[in-house]
Amino acid sequence: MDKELSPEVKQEVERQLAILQRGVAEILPAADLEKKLIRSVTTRKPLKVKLGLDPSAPDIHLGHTVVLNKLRQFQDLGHLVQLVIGDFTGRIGDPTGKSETRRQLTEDEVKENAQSYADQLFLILDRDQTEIHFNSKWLSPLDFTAVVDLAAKTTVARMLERDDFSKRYHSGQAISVHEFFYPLMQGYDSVALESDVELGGTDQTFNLLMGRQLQPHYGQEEQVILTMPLIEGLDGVKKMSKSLGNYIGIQEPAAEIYGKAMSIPDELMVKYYELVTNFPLDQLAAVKKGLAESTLHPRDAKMALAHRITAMYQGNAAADEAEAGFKRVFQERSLPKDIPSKTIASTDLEDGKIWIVPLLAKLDLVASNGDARRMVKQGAVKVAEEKVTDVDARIEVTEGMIIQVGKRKFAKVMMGE
RNA sequence: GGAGGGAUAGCGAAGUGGCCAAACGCAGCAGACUGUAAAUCUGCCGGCUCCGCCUUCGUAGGUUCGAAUCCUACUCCCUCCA
Repeated sequence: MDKELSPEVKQEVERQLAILQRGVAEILPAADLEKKLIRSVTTRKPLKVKLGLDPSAPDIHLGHTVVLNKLRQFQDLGHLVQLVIGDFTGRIGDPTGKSETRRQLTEDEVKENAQSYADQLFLILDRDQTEIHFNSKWLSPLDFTAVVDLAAKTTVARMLERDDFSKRYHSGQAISVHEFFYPLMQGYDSVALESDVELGGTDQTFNLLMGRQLQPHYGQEEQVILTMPLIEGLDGVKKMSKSLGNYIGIQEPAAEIYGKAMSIPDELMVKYYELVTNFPLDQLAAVKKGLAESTLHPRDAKMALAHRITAMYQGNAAADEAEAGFKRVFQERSLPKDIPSKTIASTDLEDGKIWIVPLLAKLDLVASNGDARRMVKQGAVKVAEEKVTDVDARIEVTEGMIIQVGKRKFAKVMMGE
């Protein structure tokens, strides 16, 4: 660091750097971030920190929060966040999705999705330090001349550096020309907004760098790239994503968030602590040590993690309740507090009895009658705390009777007409 | 414009006339165990009125006692050459 700097500035920059470096995968290049921070601190001008969002999938899950938490840290340090809704990009189609022709979103849909995004994002971000932009604003007006001009700023060889492209190229798979435009468009967003920093997952590195490459051509200083690790989903292997169904949505019920968090593999706990919570780093070191030396029970560490995550999005009280429910069901093996009620029509009964197989189906506890048979055969079914293993069993149902399939599915029977 | 390859259950991938409701892997579900919905092990994993029957192997026809497997047309995808 420059020695002409006042100790105050120096100290402040160091403080900010320490916070911003937490959990990041890469800062490209690290020296530039420091340089920008020094300038920001001395001139008291916030950095403009950009994040691009896909307008078609407005359900935020923990995977997204890795990046969002980092943005929040920038805000806490006084910086400005620029969210870019990729409505233009979304209108053209999908870059890698081959067969799935993505339907064009209408203007209204884009607006609606953006609103839904905002509602969720501001659970994490500070509204007052956030700008929302739509990239169609500057991408739509570009004419072909401008596009060619933009395309001339990079080369095919450079494009083929992208892992995805080079793999497909060498294995003889198709790459459509327009796919080259996605990184360019994203890069141009940075030009349009004069971004100082752009965030993204490590899988976005190439696209992020494109902005850095383009900015000097438009007389701007290059943005700094900050990539965050991708977080594995519940299976512990693949990255968390909605389409893989291995995600924890931040708007899910507390019990779901808590339970799902409890189902992550042990090995992932520390990473989750680091990336999806604001757990203090020095305390995290203690947790790590405790786990390594077996002085801390992994289950307890995970429960604390699950509680923390739940509390972040559903509040402390809800987290307490979720935890209590979890203990009740899984540690004490007793019934949960809230069991969904389902109605059984009296016309389905014969002498007050009903065959177990359709009963389970009617209660939505199984996918099909075949599934019901399987569950019964496997000893997964309990009626009023009694295990039922006879597929032909006739059950005498009574109002308020509890039926259970497996460990997690319950229903309370209500009698209807 | 020409040549070739391919479309199989949620996904990936075998099968190329009967032993195919279709191997195997992943995902999913259940049981046991435990430290939790971790890990591990075991089982299940198209539908039904389930020792039997029905509908599935891109779509529509056809050959055959019998087809995911052979033929015809169509649709879609991919590669190579120009």
